[in-house]
Amino acid sequence: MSNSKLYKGSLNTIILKLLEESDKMYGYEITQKVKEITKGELNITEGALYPALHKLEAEGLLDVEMLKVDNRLRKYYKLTEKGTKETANRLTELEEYIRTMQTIINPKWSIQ
Amino acid sequence: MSNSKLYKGSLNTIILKLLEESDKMYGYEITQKVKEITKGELNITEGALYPALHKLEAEGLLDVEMLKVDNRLRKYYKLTEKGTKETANRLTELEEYIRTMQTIINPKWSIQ
DNA sequence: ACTTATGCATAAGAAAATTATGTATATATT
DNA sequence: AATATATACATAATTTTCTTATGCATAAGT
Repeated sequence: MSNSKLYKGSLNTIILKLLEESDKMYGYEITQKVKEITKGELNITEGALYPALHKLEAEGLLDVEMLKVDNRLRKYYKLTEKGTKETANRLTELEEYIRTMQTIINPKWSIQ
Repeated sequence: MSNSKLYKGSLNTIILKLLEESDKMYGYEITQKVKEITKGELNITEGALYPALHKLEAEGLLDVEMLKVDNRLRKYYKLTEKGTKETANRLTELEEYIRTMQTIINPKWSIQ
């Protein structure tokens, strides 16, 4: 996750949201997906991604499944039931954050 | 700045934006203003605010003026010329960040 | 043969916050 | 009069979350 100091704290929410849509994904796939949908604006670094995935797994929000594809091991992650509920919470928080920041950026619009 | 892990990285931009509007403000005033306009949702902690102000001053983005009001010292900050230019950049970055996050949150809207 | 892409992982360091603590004056409450 | 709350600034210790660097391994392109 480079190119900006503003993304701090949102990586976990991004991961959860992508898994909510795609059912199951592996790490490298997540980096490519984010690069694609943000048209290269957001590049998640491995040093940020893998520890984040391990932490979400440790918290019981993700399940892991190893699959060998083309003689290479992929570590697929998917949301647990707890993870699905938590994803909804995190997305609500992110939406609130965005609304709050827009209030600050655009104070004229925020007055009623 | 508590209540959320998402605000990380945006404190400096918030400070700069408020100073752009209010000409000059002191630390405590900033915490109260943010609390007011976000209806209590965002509380900037002193441990985050004061080091941030000192850093912005060290970078030449803020000027300081001490004023005694009601027998209490206030440290007023205002944007330098450099600070005014940088504020515009930071706001643009924040808007881009918000757009990027909305693309991820709302993928349906992002397809063309 | 060499580079780039795919795939996972961790360690060192930096940045930016939280939490806790300290100092001091003013005002409100009991 | 004593106590709590609000105002006002500051810093130290710790935690969280990232960047940068490094390591390993296989596959595919040049």
